[in-house]
Amino acid sequence: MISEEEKRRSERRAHMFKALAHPIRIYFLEKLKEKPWCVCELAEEAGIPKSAASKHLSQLKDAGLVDDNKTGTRVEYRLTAPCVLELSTCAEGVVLNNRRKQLGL
Amino acid sequence: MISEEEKRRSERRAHMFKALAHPIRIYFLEKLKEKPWCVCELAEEAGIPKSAASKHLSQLKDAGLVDDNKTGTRVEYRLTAPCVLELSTCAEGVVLNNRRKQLGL
DNA sequence: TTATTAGTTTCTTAATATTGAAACAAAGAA
DNA sequence: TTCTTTGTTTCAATATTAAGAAACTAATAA
Repeated sequence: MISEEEKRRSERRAHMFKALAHPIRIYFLEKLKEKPWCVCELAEEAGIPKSAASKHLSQLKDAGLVDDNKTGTRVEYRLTAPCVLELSTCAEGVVLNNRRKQLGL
Repeated sequence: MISEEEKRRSERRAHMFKALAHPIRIYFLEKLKEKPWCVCELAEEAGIPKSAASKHLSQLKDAGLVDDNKTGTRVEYRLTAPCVLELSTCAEGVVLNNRRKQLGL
């Protein structure tokens, strides 16, 4: 039977992955690999209202994947977790393998 | 502006992370690191009905993270993506760093 | 002061995911 | 065949997420 400690551990990790479970948020992280961007630039690039962009970014921040830096009215977001790059690469590998398999090896 | 190709790429990756975005599924993957387990064993361990366990496992399979092997009435699931171990380790690192920061440095 | 620009938060609606129970299918065992 | 075990699927109810619009805050420019 699962222990309370294991339960909490799984919840913590799932919470981080939840932050990665949206195409817009993945796209933002990819952009942030290049350099820091502000909310309005990311919103513009993704073609979504800035309110939505702000909410996605705050989810990423809450998960510890990005951090923000305010200068005047402008808020710049930057990548904090270096392993996110590996995560994404691993993800692509899994996805490709899976497609290959589903298309009948 | 985001291209159609980038859009599809983000969607593919997000789909994989969505499979990781649930505590039960994280727990299942952790268990499967040890050795293959069948649906009823995992359901029992997690304390959930087998119908729910089956659905979670099929999501993991759909994402290419696990594979199944039927012998008689028993269906054994096993881990397919080796990098999942790294994913999980990275996740824990991010989570810990984040907690430390949120608790005031 | 009065705009303007950049972000965040709130509100309501719409879309997705998760749940347990029950129905169903398939493989053995009695 | 009939019972039992193991899994999957369907269904209806709930819960969670995401969406855009609008209100609001804060900093700066005119």
